[in-house]
Amino acid sequence: MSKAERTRKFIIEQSAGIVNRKGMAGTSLSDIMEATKLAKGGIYGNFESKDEICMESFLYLSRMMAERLDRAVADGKNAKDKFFNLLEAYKGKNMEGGCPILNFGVEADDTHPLMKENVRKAIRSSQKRIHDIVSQGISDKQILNTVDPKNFSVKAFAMIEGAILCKRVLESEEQMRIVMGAIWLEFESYLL
Amino acid sequence: MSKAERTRKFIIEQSAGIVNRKGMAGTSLSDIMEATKLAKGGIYGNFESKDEICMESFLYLSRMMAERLDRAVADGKNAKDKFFNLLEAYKGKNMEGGCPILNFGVEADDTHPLMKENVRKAIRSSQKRIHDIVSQGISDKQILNTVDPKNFSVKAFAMIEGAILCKRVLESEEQMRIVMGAIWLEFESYLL
DNA sequence: TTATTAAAAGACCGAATGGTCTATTTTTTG
DNA sequence: CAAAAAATAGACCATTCGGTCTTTTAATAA
Repeated sequence: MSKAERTRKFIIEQSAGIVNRKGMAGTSLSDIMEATKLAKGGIYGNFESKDEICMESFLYLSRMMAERLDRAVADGKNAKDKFFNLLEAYKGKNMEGGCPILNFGVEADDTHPLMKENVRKAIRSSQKRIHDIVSQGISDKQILNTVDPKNFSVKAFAMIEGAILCKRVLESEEQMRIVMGAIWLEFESYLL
Repeated sequence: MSKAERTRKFIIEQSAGIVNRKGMAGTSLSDIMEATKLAKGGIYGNFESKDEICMESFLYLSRMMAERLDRAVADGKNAKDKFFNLLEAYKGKNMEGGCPILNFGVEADDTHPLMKENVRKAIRSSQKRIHDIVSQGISDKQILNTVDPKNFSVKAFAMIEGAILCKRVLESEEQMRIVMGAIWLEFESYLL
């Protein structure tokens, strides 16, 4: 990995959390300079705009998130375990500033079509993760074949994102627990 | 209503949609000047900062939202009708830029404690609206007394907010319909 | 170790930012 | 309708913004 590649990676790592917390519009270049201890030249030698840093920050954060969730799922040996682990992973502290899908999605939806497209993909793959557990569970005769994986994955994802919003604004885990408990209860009723 | 009061109201009305779409950090004074066709003096004679305009914008938007939802609920004569109307009201086009709770909540959570407190109150009263329908329904023997109103209101609210996020980022009503359908189905199962 | 290349510093730029203040215009009041 | 008061325009301000460019420093290849 060349120096430039390493620096680029370093800048993204240092910036991602800031952009996730303060938003794209709310993050200034001086924030990034301060976080990286780099001067303008060091930044703009590796990125052509602040926007590119924001874009890469989201991709980085959503990749980190996806890796953690995928790992949690992979650790389960059947549908029940996989889904349980997934919910636990969502419940745990995930990233500085909360879920990037929520943060970037809300900011981008009216202002940034390209970012919006990235968030769209992230939503789709988050839902697919749930969908896959359920449909595989059906194939493996672990889950009732009357369950609609699409329906459930969309519903569960919406609940999780809503719960993250409440958790962050209310500064309490209570509602997160309630929501996760409800998802789990429903999932359990699907088990054979 | 004095001239100043009318102008203040006017500024809020013209700004609210913009702040809801572009965010607090993303909205500049020139955006507000353009929308109101007022000069700096006209703005700062009525508000002491951009921040105050943002604050009032949120209060205005959440009040509008609350009024619409409350009206929908009031139009129903029993728990079933009330809740049906509420879901329909959520489904309909609500405001330019989407749900202010979602938009302002996400931006404020890490950056703006005062705004966060306002959003917190808005979340609480949104959940209370659902809670009231259910607990009144139980009192009126329209809903099973085994239903936990707190639990359901938290869950339904999270689903709705999550669905709004998906609707806006995916630019499609499909998932909103799925989620709303699921909430309704669960609610129906509560009916006596 | 030296020559070459790549990366970073930071002075500099114009534009835009949020905000102030006085002059002027518009309302309101007597 | 005139005088007083209130509201608005817009010039002005310092600061910060994102971004460029040349100079200096550091990494790499010979």
